[in-house]
Amino acid sequence: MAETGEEETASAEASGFSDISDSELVEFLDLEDAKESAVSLSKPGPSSELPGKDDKPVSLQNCKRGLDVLSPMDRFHLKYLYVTDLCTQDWCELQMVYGKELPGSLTPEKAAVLDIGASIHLAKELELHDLVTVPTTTKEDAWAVKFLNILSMVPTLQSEGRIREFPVFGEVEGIFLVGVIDELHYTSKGELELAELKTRRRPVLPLSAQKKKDYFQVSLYKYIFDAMVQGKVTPASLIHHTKLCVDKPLGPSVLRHARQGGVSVKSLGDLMELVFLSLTLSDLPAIDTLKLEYVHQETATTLGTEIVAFEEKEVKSKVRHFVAYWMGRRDPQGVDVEEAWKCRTCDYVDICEWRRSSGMLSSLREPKAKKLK
DNA sequence: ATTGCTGAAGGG
Repeated sequence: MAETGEEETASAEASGFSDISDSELVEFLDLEDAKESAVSLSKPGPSSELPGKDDKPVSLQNCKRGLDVLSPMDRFHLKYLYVTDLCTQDWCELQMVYGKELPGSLTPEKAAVLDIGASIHLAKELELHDLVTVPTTTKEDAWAVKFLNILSMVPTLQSEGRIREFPVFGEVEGIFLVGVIDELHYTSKGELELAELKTRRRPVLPLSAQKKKDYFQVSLYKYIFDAMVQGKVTPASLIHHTKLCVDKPLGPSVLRHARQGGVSVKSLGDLMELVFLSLTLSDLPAIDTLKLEYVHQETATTLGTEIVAFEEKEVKSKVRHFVAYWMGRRDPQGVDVEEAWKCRTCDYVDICEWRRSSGMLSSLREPKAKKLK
């Protein structure tokens, strides 16, 4: 039966980053001489003739000068981050940065593993509800669909006890985060549990570095979800961070979808108020338990289940450290020497500056530092 | 456009 489980199909490509490859290249080049301030054109050869653009040297120069002072948030034209941005940053900050600068550079092998994981998640979602495609053109439309999803999911959670792919958003330590909770359900004891499924290519439990990242992910979800149901994520804060235009008319397909869902709203502003009321007046509790489940992709065997303790102070200080990079208060860091094994599977190992400087050198000087148990 | 822009997560 067609219980509501909506999802918009935004025409995302048109507004993606694909059309600003020129400036991306400039930004990338600039990374290398970012610390020596006030160099105008330190790369005599290539920079004076970037891909077929000898027509705007002035903007290039402005760009390069500005980059020294622009924060990564500004450089990447971001107003908010995804929860998973901070999680990949937790794995290796520099790898995350390279990933932002050179999008779509995953090896096909990795992409395939991710695709399988995504399809398993999709299959589980479809067990709970159908998907409806709602075409959207503006970001206001896309957010409206997200809000309509919340409006239908909150009562579903309260009546049926289980929902999947619940959108969350809110400010943490000065940065606005957006994410999606894999699953929320009430346990037999009546506790609200967050369940995060992690599928794995090989039938073994993850190393602790991976687990740490997963703990961080679900902890962030709880932090944001709790803030939402406690009324700490206000429409004003949302508007401030996302720069959504609450008065911009919603697209026809979104309006039709809202009407079919029994929601009559004129504007995005109305919708946001409705969401705020739904979140705060539906008797939603804070999340009681955080559960991670590791499952083998091929055989669907459960490899292990972990209950994560929520450590608010640790989560916040970790976010604060990561946000310092995004706000431009510090340079990005690579992994510590003892985690250099991560570089073995990194797509950016050949261009990584970190390996040439600081951390990695000490491992070359001290190769005898083998593990003494 | 002398400018603006975002499905999030996907696994290691």
